[in-house]
Amino acid sequence: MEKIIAKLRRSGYRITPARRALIALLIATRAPLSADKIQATLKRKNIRTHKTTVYRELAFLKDEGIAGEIIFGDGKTRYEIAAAHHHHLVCTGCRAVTDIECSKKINALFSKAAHKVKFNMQAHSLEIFGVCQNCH
Amino acid sequence: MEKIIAKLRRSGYRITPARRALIALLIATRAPLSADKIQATLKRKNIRTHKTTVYRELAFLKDEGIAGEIIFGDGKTRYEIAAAHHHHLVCTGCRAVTDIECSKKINALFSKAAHKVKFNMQAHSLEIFGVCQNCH
DNA sequence: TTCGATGCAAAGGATTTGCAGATGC
DNA sequence: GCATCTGCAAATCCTTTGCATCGAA
Repeated sequence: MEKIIAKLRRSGYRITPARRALIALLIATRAPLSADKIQATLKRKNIRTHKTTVYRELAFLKDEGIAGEIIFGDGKTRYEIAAAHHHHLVCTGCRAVTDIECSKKINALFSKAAHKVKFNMQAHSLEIFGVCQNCH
Repeated sequence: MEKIIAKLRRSGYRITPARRALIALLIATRAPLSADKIQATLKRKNIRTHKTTVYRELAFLKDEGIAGEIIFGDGKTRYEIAAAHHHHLVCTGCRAVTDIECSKKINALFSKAAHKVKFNMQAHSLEIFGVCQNCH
């Protein structure tokens, strides 16, 4: 957390209450969050920010490589703290999202498959849909 | 093509010029298409349909299991003929999309990874982003 | 004739933009 | 003090809905 703050400061950006709270929230939460949910959560913590600010902040954090964008296809973009690359298990029952690591093995497999057709892989995104333990 | 038409007819649906053209287009095109692009392409073939019709038709074809939805995260939903499950190579340069097969190996790997955390995989979606041969 | 398909207008929901005012540092 | 942030309102973009009409079988 403080590391991120310091990095932003060094780059000449300002640390406003909203920015600090949003970063803290992303760090504290393990699951991807939508702009809507972020605003609601912050409000509950008595940090009132305009939704526009949330959107701008998320775009900013994404540009800075601090947050990553995740898309499930339900019409909302979600964000989470950029960390070790991982994949998502999305429960079609309760919509809960769990992370699973991206193994070197998987990574290599993708890269190889892409290379077969002369495609240079830079990134990938994998979502697995199914039923979680609770909903089973 | 005729097989699909016959199936729809059997289910009591009607085969209108728009429907026939849209299905033909999906079959002819290998890449996922957005509603916008579909309408534009049909117009070029002198088949004028309202965008609402395109959206409704795509939802219909999806429900019937004839078309599948693909989401890249650029704000538009794309559709393609439902066929053997495969993955997409998305070029960050020219935005071209190429399909690659989903191997049994990959499928098994995902399923196993999910099972490790007691998650029952039903489906998955994988997009690989990078640079295609032309843009390299 | 009948029920599915279509067009049009208007609504909806997420996200973006322009701009003036507020505020970190 | 000055560039960055913020809030607000309005605009955009994709997609959906309501409703009257049309047309395939």
